[in-house]
Amino acid sequence: MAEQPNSCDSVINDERIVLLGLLAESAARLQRSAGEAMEEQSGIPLAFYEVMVRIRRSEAGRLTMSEVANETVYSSGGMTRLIDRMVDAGFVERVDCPTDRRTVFVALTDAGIAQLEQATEVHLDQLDRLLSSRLSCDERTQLRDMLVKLTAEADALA
Amino acid sequence: MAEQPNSCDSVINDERIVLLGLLAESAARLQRSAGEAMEEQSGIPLAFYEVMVRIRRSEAGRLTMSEVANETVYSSGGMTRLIDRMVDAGFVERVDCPTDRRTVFVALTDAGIAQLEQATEVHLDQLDRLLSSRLSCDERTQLRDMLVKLTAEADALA
DNA sequence: GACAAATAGTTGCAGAAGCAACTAATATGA
DNA sequence: TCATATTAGTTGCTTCTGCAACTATTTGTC
Repeated sequence: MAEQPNSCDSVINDERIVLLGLLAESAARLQRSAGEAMEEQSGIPLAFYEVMVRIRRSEAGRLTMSEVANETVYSSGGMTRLIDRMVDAGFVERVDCPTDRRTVFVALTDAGIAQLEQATEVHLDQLDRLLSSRLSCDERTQLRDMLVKLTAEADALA
Repeated sequence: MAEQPNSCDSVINDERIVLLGLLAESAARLQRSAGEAMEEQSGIPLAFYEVMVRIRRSEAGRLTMSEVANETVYSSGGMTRLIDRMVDAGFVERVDCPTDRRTVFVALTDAGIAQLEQATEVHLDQLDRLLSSRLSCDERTQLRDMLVKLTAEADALA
């Protein structure tokens, strides 16, 4: 049983704690909204899309399992299964690495590329409503820069 | 099979898409780091902590199931089970609402309050390493303000 | 060269979360 | 007032995900 309900300067209202909660909340809400829209309009899960984007951005047009997992913050086991599903759906394929037989590359199929392009169009509209309508261009740049710093830190301490 | 590996001005490098990915990534990494530390040092999952914080911050020292679920971006079913576990662990208790027999309040137990306070201490140290070491006080304030705007938007469109 | 250590990925298993169907209670309104 | 719609929460089921154990390959060391 709780008494002394709350006090506004309590330690749980500490700026840092609020910030972490807010970061989690906004990421979750945004992903939920964007994910629902993508699923509806393009028929693919946002998780698929994020993987395809990372591969597409890569120099060689392919990434190793570890690389995709790391970039999208998945465990290796989780990524194995996610890629399984994407292979089943026909969006990506596994490609053996010729120089290291432990490594497996993941590359987009033609269908995957097409899907990615179609989904991106719709996605951008959605993001305009979710991001651009609330944050100015400058703010978005600032936000991005701060998140990059944060992520670098989390990376280093991981 | 992918060709034309990437091009730096491609649409998938659009500022908005990058931003969403970054938001997801930084939230995930931060929660992972902070969650591991909390589990290790305080023995409780970060999800428990987040729920306890919301209840503690509330005016009345208690929230309905819906309120907790909404604030932490859970489904109602998911929250039912999360609270089940927290009740089992002895941190919270369900309290019937006297005026509406459909609603169920969730309140902290004494053990929950103690746990929350202990965990908060350790948590703050961790957050200093994860947040404060990389972002200045001003930046953190800016970040918070932008996330608030974003969340308000996601809310409205949900 | 051979054995130990490290690395890449996959698999079994279990826990956590969402959806949809359900129960129960309250609000609406004809 | 009684039927209907809405709201709050829980439960069954399925999917997703992480952890730990495992296999296979490569690297390092003696």
